[in-house]
Amino acid sequence: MARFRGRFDFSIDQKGRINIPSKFRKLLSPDAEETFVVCRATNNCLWAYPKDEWEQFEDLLTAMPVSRESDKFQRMLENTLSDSTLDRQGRISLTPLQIKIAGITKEVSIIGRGRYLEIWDTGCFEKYVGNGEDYDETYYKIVSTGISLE
Amino acid sequence: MARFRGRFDFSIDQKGRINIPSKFRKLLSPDAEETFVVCRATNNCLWAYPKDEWEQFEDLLTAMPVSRESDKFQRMLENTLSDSTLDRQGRISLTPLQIKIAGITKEVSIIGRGRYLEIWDTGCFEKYVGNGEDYDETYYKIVSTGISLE
DNA sequence: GTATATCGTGGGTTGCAGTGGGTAATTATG
DNA sequence: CATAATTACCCACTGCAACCCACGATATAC
Repeated sequence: MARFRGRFDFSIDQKGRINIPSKFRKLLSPDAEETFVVCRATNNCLWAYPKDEWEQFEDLLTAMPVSRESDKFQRMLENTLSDSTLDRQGRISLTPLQIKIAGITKEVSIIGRGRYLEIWDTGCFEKYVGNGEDYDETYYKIVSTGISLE
Repeated sequence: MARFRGRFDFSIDQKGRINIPSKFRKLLSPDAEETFVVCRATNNCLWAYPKDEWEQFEDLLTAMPVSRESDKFQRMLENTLSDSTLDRQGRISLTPLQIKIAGITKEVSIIGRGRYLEIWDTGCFEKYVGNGEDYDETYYKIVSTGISLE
């Protein structure tokens, strides 16, 4: 299974294309068929799933108990969704709506989150994570919930 | 399982490469594929995990209940994360962000912490541990929590 | 004491990653 | 059906970083 790790910075071009880190491209399973499914995520960033991973997620959605909320959620999600195959240079293209949601202007950061990627406007991301001053505090808070990296 | 012990001092070069002690390299399991995952740790040092060890934590992180806080933490972590494979000389390379966080200038200390390594700027580390005047005091404080080396 | 292997450090070279733009194909529009 | 607009595909450039080699110092073996 692909394990996307780390942060990589790129720039978007006039055609709305962004580069996928070569390191990540090499991790793609053949089942993904060089295709990423992009959708809106929390905090106005975007998620990019390899197609095969996304399909597992879709099965979950289909199995969701139907309700007013689940319908609403699925429609909001589908609204922002697209699938994009890598071009010969290893880029995918974002839709204007996705670019607007993520507040992307020029600099883009791609963050590995294990099975999927997050796509952020670099400025927005740095504002979100801050200067890391509160890293220790955050870490010890998480540790107290039972997760430890040590 | 690898048990990294002891302190080793090296220097970083212009390309951001640091040597991994030969003693530690020999402890790597084949599953690690000569690769270390480096991330931010508390007190502005860096942790370096053999890849196979790190994947266990990844499983923990993936299994974490999703919340605003867990997302924030994981993003802060991934922001500083990289994986680096040993070059032919047994070095890994640090990212500019990692070098900045750890305050690394020239001298680097690598500390074995059992299953993982810590990477410090030597000056910062010596400032942190001090001259060891308070060793006894610290020891007896820890002993009082129920842990004793005796 | 000498020879040999290994370890840490520095630097050069080249393939490729990242970026930009052009052309053909496809879809939309009047 | 003709034309415009948009998308998809292809090619070209540039800089960097991964890879390789070399040296000196240290440790080890004989």
